[in-house]
Amino acid sequence: MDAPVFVALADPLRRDLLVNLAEHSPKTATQLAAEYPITRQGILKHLNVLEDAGLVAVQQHGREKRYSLTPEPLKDVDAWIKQISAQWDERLLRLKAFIENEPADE
Amino acid sequence: MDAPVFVALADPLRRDLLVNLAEHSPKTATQLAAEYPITRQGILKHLNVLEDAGLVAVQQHGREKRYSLTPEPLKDVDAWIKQISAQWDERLLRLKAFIENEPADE
DNA sequence: AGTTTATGCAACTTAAAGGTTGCACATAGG
DNA sequence: CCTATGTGCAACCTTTAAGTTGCATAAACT
Repeated sequence: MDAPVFVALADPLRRDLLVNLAEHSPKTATQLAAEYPITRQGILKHLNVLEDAGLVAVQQHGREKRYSLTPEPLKDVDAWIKQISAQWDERLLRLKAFIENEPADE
Repeated sequence: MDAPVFVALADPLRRDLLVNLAEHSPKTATQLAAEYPITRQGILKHLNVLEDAGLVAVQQHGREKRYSLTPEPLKDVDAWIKQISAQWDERLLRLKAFIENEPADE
């Protein structure tokens, strides 16, 4: 399972950046820095983490770099959640069946 | 949006613990430590993070503490993903509509 | 040409995360 | 009772993450 997307989502500022970009892509690091209480370099580090996870893509436009949301990797997270949920549900069913067949004694 | 569950999922060992518990709950920290290359105390720290996120529950049994999966908080993650995806999709639709009405010039 | 304004690189500080060790305490079992 | 085994607490080490500052470079604009 692809790790970097989970790491990317762990930080609240990065999640906020994703929501922001979902609504207002594309934006430059400088524009984003103006909206947040941290410096452009700080924003840039977060954007790099997001880019490594494939959650944003960059597009050069003259001298500026515009960042846009690319939400595909979120599917990996969704798939992981579905997998573990399914595993759990199946387990519960087996447990239930077991209990119903074997009238417990403790 | 509930932060601790995102943090909990960021670590690969913690994700592995969840999968493990999905299949083999409940287990004690000592049992788990035997299956992983780290110490019981290390496992315990991860279990505490998972517990803070509401992803595992503990049940005392004599002198031992048994950890079980409680996957409900994963719904929050799922909801967050769905929300941002919906936001993005709607945005794309608006953009598409805009382009189709306004034959571009750059 | 000269001045803005945006990005790029890199060093540095601080705080937190992951993991260890050591020991104290409690309970199960001969 | 005594011993083995499981848990609890806390200090400690090391690495990484988050954020900053400073300066260099490159492209727009007048």
